[in-house]
Amino acid sequence: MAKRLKLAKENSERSPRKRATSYDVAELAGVSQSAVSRVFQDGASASKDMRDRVLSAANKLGYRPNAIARGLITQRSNMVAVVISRQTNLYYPEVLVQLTQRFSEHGIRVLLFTLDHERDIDGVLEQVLQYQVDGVVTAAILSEAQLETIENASIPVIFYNRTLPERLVNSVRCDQEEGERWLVGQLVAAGHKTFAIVSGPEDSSVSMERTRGALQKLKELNIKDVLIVNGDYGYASGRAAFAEIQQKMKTLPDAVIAANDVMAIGCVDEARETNYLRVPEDISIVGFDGVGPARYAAYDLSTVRQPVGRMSEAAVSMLIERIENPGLSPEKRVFSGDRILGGSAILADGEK
Amino acid sequence: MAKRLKLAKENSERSPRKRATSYDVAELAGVSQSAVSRVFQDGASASKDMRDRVLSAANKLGYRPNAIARGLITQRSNMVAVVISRQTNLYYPEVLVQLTQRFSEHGIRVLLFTLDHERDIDGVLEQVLQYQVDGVVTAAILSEAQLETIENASIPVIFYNRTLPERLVNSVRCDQEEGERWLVGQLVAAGHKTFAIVSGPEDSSVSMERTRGALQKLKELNIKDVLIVNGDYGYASGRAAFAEIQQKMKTLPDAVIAANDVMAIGCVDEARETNYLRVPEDISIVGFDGVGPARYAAYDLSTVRQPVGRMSEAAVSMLIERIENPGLSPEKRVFSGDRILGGSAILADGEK
DNA sequence: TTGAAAGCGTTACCAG
DNA sequence: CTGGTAACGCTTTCAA
Repeated sequence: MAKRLKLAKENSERSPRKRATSYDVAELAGVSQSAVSRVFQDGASASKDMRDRVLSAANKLGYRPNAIARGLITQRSNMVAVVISRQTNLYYPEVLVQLTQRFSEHGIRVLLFTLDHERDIDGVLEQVLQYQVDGVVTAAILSEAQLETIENASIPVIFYNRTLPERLVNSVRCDQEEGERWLVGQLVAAGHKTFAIVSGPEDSSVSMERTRGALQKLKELNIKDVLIVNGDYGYASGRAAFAEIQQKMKTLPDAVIAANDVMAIGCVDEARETNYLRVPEDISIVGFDGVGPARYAAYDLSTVRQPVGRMSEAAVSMLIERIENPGLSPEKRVFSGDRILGGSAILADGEK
Repeated sequence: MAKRLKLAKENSERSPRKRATSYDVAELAGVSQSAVSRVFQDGASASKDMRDRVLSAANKLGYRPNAIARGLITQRSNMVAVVISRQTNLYYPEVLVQLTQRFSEHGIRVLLFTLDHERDIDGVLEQVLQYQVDGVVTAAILSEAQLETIENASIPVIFYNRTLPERLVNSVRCDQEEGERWLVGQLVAAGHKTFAIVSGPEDSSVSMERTRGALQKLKELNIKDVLIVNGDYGYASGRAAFAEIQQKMKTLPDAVIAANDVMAIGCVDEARETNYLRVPEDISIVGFDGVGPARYAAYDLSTVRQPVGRMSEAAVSMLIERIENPGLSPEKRVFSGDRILGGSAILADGEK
């Protein structure tokens, strides 16, 4: 130890750059290094006298416990990985902020990983594992093999708006299908007879679920010949999709169901601007998500809002539970979306 | 070492939960631990034979180098902190995605910190320091003392859209004032004579700069009696601000200058919906940012777009340079915004 | 090319 | 309550 102390001393004198360690503090305070460590812990057993000396020494040196070193010995990094695809964030930025803030209330930091596309996850997962995160929240889907890899490392995972069929996983999601089914039901009940659907990116499972939900309900209600055109969640693709619908159908549909709000807005604009249609008088358009712009007066979308607040709270508490209690069995929490009757579509309930 | 090996062996047999370490791999491959370490590095000096044995052993055990431990010894965590305020992310989500992706291209992970308000930064900074990040990008302002603290820890900092007056710091920003001055100049040249300004949150330095820029230019052009009403960057506050303007001024101004696009959109909606005004025929409205909704056909804002791509690229490369070369002198990079002539305002250049 | 051993800065366990 | 010492999992000399 004598050697270490000497070294530390030299360093602190020579270069102010080196961050102070607990040894430096110990020396200055005239106590042992373990004492310093204890002072900076919760259930510390330290006399008032020592505590004071340590604290003042630490203050003088600008000492802060090294969270990395702590993580190494405690086997807890107090970091979780949050994996989101570009789409998730751009069209729903609140998710990330909410997750980060709630985790931080529990003393947990967020290591962020973004994917251009969901399929890019392989490399990212490797990184996640190297950083010894205590848990993972993923808004991208994992393959069986990937899930196994991460479970072998005994890192709990929460799927955000994804779920693996036939697999015991933890997930928090908004019931996309239920939401779409409600929208379709409302539209049909209000008298709409012909439909077109604007789907989202193919690698988005959320978009798939929404489209499937809408199609199922339409089928149940005996509505056929539904045109499906592809979009990418973006505004321009919404406009293009509407143009495509118009081109492919002899007469315009009574209603257009877009896989998200942004594309629904694109459809509204294209309908109005290029075709001089009135929304909802000439055509009804619905979206999904409940993002900010959906409430702008020019659009006032009928849509289903994902309860982001409750969902992120659920994700955070589920993950923390599983970090602290690794044996916990998997749980899926499904939230219903909030139903919003806007002015962009004539819905049955809106007519009352 | 014999003891360690034995321990490792026991662990790997007893509990599959324990992550494999380089010792485990070394034992299985029949080589030394240092050899394993070398194989997983860049300029490794290892024979083909050994490399193969190590790699296959590692594969069998699902071994991955522990980035935390590596960081401890190398004094490089390969993590940077990104500090953003809630506002930054909600109204400009691209910033975060861009930063994260560009950093990740350089093998650097982003540890995310979000602030409800810029003044909450104290606690956050403490966390940042504990996590031994290699650098910081902050979209929140720091006090002198805070900056000193972080510089004492010799952690390079890049200010994103902030700058400390009278202080040598690294910063990347969009020239808010220049942008506003251009907008005002255009409006005046097009014949607008009376103005109102909708400012953003008081704790947002960006909003302050924009308001100041607009006011200065108006003053230079001899335009007086400019009404300033307060907003919070949100849509609803834009609507409320417009209502307030109407209430406080005898006759409506020729033009409204909003501190960001979202509030400008709120103004447009309030003008149209509540007051049956035509935009821009009856009143011109301009924003700032160039966010997605600004381009929606219903609004088509005249605005100044922040070049997020170039700005985040600049921030990333500046930070990496300073991590790798701590002696580098401070640099400020100021980008001009892209000028967008939209349909929400009658501008001089738009009339040509 | 390879292996042994010394750290990195902490916590955890054990005597005193 | 306190101090000494052994990990945590890795990189990095330094010999062989």
